[in-house]
Amino acid sequence: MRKRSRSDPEERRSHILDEAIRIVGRHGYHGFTIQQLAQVCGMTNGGLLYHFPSKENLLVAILEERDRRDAAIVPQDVDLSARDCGSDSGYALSTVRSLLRAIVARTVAEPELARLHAVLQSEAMAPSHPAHGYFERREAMVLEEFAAMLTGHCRDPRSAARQTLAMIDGLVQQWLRANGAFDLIAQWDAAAAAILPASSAHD
Amino acid sequence: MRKRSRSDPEERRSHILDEAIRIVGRHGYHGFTIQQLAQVCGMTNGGLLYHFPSKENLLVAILEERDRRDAAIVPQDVDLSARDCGSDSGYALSTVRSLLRAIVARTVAEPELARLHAVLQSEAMAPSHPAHGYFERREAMVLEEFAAMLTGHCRDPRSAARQTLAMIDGLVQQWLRANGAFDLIAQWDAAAAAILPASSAHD
Amino acid sequence: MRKRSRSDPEERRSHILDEAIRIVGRHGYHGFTIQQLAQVCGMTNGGLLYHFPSKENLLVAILEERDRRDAAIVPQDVDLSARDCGSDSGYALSTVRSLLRAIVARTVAEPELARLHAVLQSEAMAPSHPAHGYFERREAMVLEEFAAMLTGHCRDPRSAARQTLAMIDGLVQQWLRANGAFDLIAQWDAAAAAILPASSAHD
Amino acid sequence: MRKRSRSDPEERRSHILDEAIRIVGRHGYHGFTIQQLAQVCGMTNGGLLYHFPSKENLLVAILEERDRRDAAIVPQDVDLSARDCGSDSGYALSTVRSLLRAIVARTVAEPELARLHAVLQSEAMAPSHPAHGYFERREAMVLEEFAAMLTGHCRDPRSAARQTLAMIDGLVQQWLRANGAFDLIAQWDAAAAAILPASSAHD
DNA sequence: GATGAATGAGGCTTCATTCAT
DNA sequence: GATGAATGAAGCCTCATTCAT
Repeated sequence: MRKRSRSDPEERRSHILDEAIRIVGRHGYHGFTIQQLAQVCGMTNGGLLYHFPSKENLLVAILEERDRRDAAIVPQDVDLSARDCGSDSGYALSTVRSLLRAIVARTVAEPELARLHAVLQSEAMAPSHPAHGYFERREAMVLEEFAAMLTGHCRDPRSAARQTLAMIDGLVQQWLRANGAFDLIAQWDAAAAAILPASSAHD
Repeated sequence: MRKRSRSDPEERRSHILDEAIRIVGRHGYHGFTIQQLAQVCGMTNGGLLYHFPSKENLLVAILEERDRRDAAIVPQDVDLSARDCGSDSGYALSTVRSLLRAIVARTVAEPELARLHAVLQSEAMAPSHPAHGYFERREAMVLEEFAAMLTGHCRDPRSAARQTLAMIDGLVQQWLRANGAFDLIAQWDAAAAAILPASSAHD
Repeated sequence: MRKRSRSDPEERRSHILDEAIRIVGRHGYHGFTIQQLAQVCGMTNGGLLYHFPSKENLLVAILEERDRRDAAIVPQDVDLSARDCGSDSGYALSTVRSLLRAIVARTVAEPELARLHAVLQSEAMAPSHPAHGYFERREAMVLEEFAAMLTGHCRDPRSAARQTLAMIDGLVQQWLRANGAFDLIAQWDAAAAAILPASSAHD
Repeated sequence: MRKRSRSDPEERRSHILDEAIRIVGRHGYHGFTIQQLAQVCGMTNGGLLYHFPSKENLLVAILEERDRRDAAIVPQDVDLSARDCGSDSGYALSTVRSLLRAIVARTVAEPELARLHAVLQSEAMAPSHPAHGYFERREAMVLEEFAAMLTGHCRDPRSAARQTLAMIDGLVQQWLRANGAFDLIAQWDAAAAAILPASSAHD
């Protein structure tokens, strides 16, 4: 007679990832230990390693999980309607605004995910870090996407993309450090008004 | 048998701190080892600990050294002339611009210091991190100073301070991650034009 | 590659404690090393620390084990019949004699336990020693018990208790130092005849 | 211009030994460190080792110093008059009593020396201890002397010597552990009355 | 699927000792 | 005589990982 309510194999794995995101998001890859995580999950050292054969392997799984959850939130209401209006090659400014706002809002909705991202991104600056490549690719991708979005709305989309990303990242990090003590979205809205091009006449 | 003397006593300590800043700036506090640092410095594990009794103690020394070098660069050309013109209680906008530009320029002049700051700041998000308090105090201080500088130039100086700091931090981090592959100062100038209030009439 | 199983889980722990008592009894807490003990037990450093998380923790376990074994030997044949005869509040002199004799005999039966006690008791004189409190409490307790036992048989039970304990400890230490080269029990019997009050008339 | 008031070389050495006796008497040979001692003496690690080339060497010096001071106290008033009265080969009982009393009194007069003796004697039980031989020889010597003293006054002087030494050691250790909280000499007098043969008729 | 026991490597730190100055 | 700097060895402990059960 089992009384484990969490005997579902897949759910177990998911539970571990949940806790892992929380802990790694707080202490980083080098700062957390398998034992610590196992304890929080109510299992033994080796029990955890059954699900994720190595620490590095676990990190990869965490990153994948992050992407999965990330993808689940943002695009739903924005991406699909992205190209429905406006110029030939780009997005309408209002769409861009919505998208960026959604990105920022996601931080507030899922602070653990945001913390994980912030902490690992800095830690992974060192080329020897197991997540270095991941964040390298990811940043390039995001910059490209942002630039694409902004194309047609400003003279130097590449540069605008950098500034946009910088502002988002910077604000998010402050917000995380402050434990959510200020209104991140309002702050972003104010910043967006300055950074993003004013609405064009026909918008 | 190693030559025992690299002579100058103070220089030795300084040399260790130099290397420490480089290494900790790359791998973080949890990611570097005393041995690694000692090796780079051409000494043994215990030899290094003669100068800095513990790893945590070394971190404190690193932070202090960072502040020392930091103070040596920025204010020289700006802070002294800070209050010579403009309104009674604040700084002239042009002075603010110079100061912020100097802060950004410092990153380019001393990338190792900037990297150290960026990496530790993220790692220290966890309250249990030995540098947590340091960065907590430091961010509060910087935000206050920025807000003070901007007082009189915009409606919500506190908010503007956040945005300014966010932009600087965000751009610097991108620049560090990109290994200096773009012109940080130019990028900042562009951002400053958008973020900072336009020059007043009498400026 | 070593065979992984010495099977019985509890027996393993007990085996470690056995060896620990032997080694600590010989070299003291400061004089023995975890490695030394681990080697004797046929395990690695860390393997041993799996069972006893720290050196100090191991010492506590040793002390507890000592008490357990101690309790198992003495009282069986004496304590139960303690109050069956003699005065209302105390023990009969003959019972006291038996008990003390049993205590001394225990040294001969379990020299390792006695050695452990003697060595640690002296080492623990320093208040900073991790076993200081233990021996402080223990000596107070024993003195009280002895005094209680002797109450009614001599003018100053407290003083007699001190002398009795001093004689036992002194003789035991000589015997341990001499590697059991003289007859401890005979020696004690001779001493007891001098120290303890002569049998009363009605005894 | 020297302002060292303790520049006398011999006095310096003596000062170190003083502190060494105190510290080793508290923590034992294994429990103290050269650094700790040097610090208390107001010198550096290496400075101390100039006077005593090694830790073991220092221990030997400590033991020698102990003997020197020991010899300086006891015999003055007793040993010289030892053989002036009584039987042909031995000492008068009253002389024995005085001598033993003087030995005990010495503990009260110089508790640090007594502590050193007690702590090292137990620690040195292990044959590998650097002071093992010293205490082995010393105990044999004392037992012989005691037995010689008691010859003619009791049936089994060897056994009486053991008991006498045991009682002294036992009481002294209790007294040290109790930080001198009871009257050691009074306690010994009481014990002596029981242990030592009653004064013979012609005494 | 998971545990309990263990390993081997490595980490921080301490310590006695050395040696140039 | 003594210091300051450094070494090399060792000490305790942690950690990722392995494996029999």
